[in-house]
Amino acid sequence: MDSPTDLFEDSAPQIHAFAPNHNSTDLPAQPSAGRPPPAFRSPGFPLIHHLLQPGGAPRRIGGQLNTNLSTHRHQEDRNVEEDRGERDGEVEQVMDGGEEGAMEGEDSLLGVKKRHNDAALAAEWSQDVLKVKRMKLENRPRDGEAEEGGRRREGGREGKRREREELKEQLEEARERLQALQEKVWRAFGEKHMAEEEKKRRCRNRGEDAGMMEEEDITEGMYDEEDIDGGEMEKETFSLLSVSPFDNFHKQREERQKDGERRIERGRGLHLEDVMEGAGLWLDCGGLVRGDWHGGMEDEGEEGGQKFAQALKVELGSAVARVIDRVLRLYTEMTDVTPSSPPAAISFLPSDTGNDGGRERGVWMGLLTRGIGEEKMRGKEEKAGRQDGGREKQLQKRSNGSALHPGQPHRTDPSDLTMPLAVQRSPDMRKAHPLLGPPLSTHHPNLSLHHPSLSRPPPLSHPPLMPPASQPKDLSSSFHPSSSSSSSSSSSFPAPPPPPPPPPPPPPLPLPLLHYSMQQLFSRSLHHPQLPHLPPSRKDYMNSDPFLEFSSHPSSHPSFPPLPMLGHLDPSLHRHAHGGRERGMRGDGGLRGGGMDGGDLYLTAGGTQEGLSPCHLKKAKLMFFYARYPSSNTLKTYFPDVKFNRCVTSQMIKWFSNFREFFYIQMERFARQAVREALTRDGAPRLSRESQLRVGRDTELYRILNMHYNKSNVYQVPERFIEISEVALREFYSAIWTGRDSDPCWKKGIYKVICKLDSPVPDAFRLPGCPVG
DNA sequence: TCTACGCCTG
DNA sequence: CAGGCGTAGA
Repeated sequence: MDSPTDLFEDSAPQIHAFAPNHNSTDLPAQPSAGRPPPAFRSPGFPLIHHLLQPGGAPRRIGGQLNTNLSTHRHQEDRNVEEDRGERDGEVEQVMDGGEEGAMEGEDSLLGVKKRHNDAALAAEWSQDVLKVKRMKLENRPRDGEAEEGGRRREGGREGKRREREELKEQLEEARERLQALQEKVWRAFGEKHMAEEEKKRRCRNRGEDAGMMEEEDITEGMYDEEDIDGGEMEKETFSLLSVSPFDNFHKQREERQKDGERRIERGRGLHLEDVMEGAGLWLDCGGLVRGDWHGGMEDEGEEGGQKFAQALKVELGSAVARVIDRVLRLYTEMTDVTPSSPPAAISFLPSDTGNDGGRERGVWMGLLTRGIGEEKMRGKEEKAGRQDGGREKQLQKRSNGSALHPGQPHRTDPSDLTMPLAVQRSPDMRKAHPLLGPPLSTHHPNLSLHHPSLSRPPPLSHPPLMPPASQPKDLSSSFHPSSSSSSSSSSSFPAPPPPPPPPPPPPPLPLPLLHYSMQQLFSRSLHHPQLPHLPPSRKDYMNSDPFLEFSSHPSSHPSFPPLPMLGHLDPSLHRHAHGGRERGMRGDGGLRGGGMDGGDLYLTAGGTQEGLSPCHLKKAKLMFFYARYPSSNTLKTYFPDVKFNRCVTSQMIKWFSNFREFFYIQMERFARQAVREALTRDGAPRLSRESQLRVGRDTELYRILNMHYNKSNVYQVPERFIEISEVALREFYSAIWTGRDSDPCWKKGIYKVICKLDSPVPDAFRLPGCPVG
């Protein structure tokens, strides 16, 4: 049982500001800042685009299979056997990946061809590297000689020499710019590539060369784009990065081979010098690449590779995050959703729970959900009505002759309550009060039945429910007159003079807007099957980096950024890079389900997709913020990756039942505590009581709820849910205060009220996967 | 009969 | 969180 201590000892919400300390100068786009970059020329864009390319880049081997598989997965009516067959294929691929020879024989033609290309390219690249190194050794002396010779022989070829020096200067300049750029690209691409190509690490002779070759190829493209091949290469680069990097890779490779040698000398030579012998970054990167792809086969750089992997994640994450953040900001500014955009994300601070801030968020939420929403709301209300009807009958039936007296409109005046409340309750009925009989209208959950002069004895005999340590402080912060749900509340509880806002507890997540977009992407990425060619170890990298995750999206996401989609996203869907948490979340997922796609690993022996993952549970809990009473159809809608059968449906229904149970238990507990305190406080009970009847983000009740339904604290609790919690709290309070809780069915009315307050679940939840991670 | 709910229990 | 149980509605 949840002892109060347990509940309150929860550690503070884990807040991980995601790579906040990077300034924009780190952005890959920076080198081109200042000039209006062509859309696809911005170095930053290709990077991001590349990373975000859904179908992308990542997979050459088995990519097509993944794509098809993923596409299938989105089909709800997908045949299970088909599913199994494809997954079996994946498994086989993974298994075979460990044995090069076997893999060669069993891979698809495409895969073989690609592998061959890889091998050939790898060899070629190795030759290139050697050549470049030789060039470097040779060129430096030659350059020096040339300069000296130039001074000595001032006539002769002076014009050519000057021209050559000019070119050289230009190249140097370009090289400097590109070096920074390449670092970014390499980081991003290398990391992604490392992840995507991890299968290659089993192909020991090829992995390193192929991987580095690809990266080099990218950088070469960028170099060419800048300085060498101009428009032609620009197109190629664009194609490479934006359409499907790896689809174009081999083609590009072939094309480039035509004038390869010259370009290698001019292009690669320059940057490879830096890459290979300049900054340690590249050495580390090489170590990382080798260490990763070769599974630590090579000693050198492995340790550095580990470190580099970490640094890489941070750097890559931050870089991508910043870029996307900026894009999102642009987008949100354009769409006039500013209240919710980054500022809103920042405004998640509890101090924002002040009137305007809270309302703004509420409005924003409303805006976001309204589109989807109103019809669903109607439907939901209809359903709620249905349920209510049933429950109402049940309620009436069971509460017949109970303390519920609907016939007596009862608006208890505090003064009226004073005396009756002082009367002792009937002994057998805990707090039944003869004069408090009629229940308050459920639409007026808040009674003004508390009077400072009230001296009613403690209504309850059960042990105190007060939270041990951090009992809700006297946060008489103003109660927000809320829209629909709590309007009645506000009327009954005149807002006390706004006191100094209490010290804001740690913000749920002062994260950039980016993160919830990332969440979406991540969640979508979770939907696609576990990449067959990726060994489990990959998850260690992927788990904490959604960008990496979605960078490997199959083509099921035809475009990125899915900006049009963002309008449907819950602004509160923000996620912070919480390393390892994903692992926990998907964790059992890692063993059973690999995350949200229950279809991945939640397979029975027969290969059918069954069962609910911890991530589904998490998602369900977040859904509870919106829908306390979701219908099974609703659940099916919002869990498209779950194959519903009776068992699964019942389980999920049961989940929500448990959620409600917890919710109501907490409401009752705090309501009783408030009642108790209202009775025991002589001084200014009204203020304290009212303050306890709110569920601000700075209250203990909120913290408990958040901890239960949003344990990782990566989701911004909707304002609406807070309002509903307040409604419930006040309902409980009034029921307890009025003694209605003596009736065995006294909660039914409260359930009815809460049941009607379900909101549409944001469309973000329609995506497979957990919006939080 | 099926489904869903709530309560209780472990 | 799940199982068992009783209840209620369709």
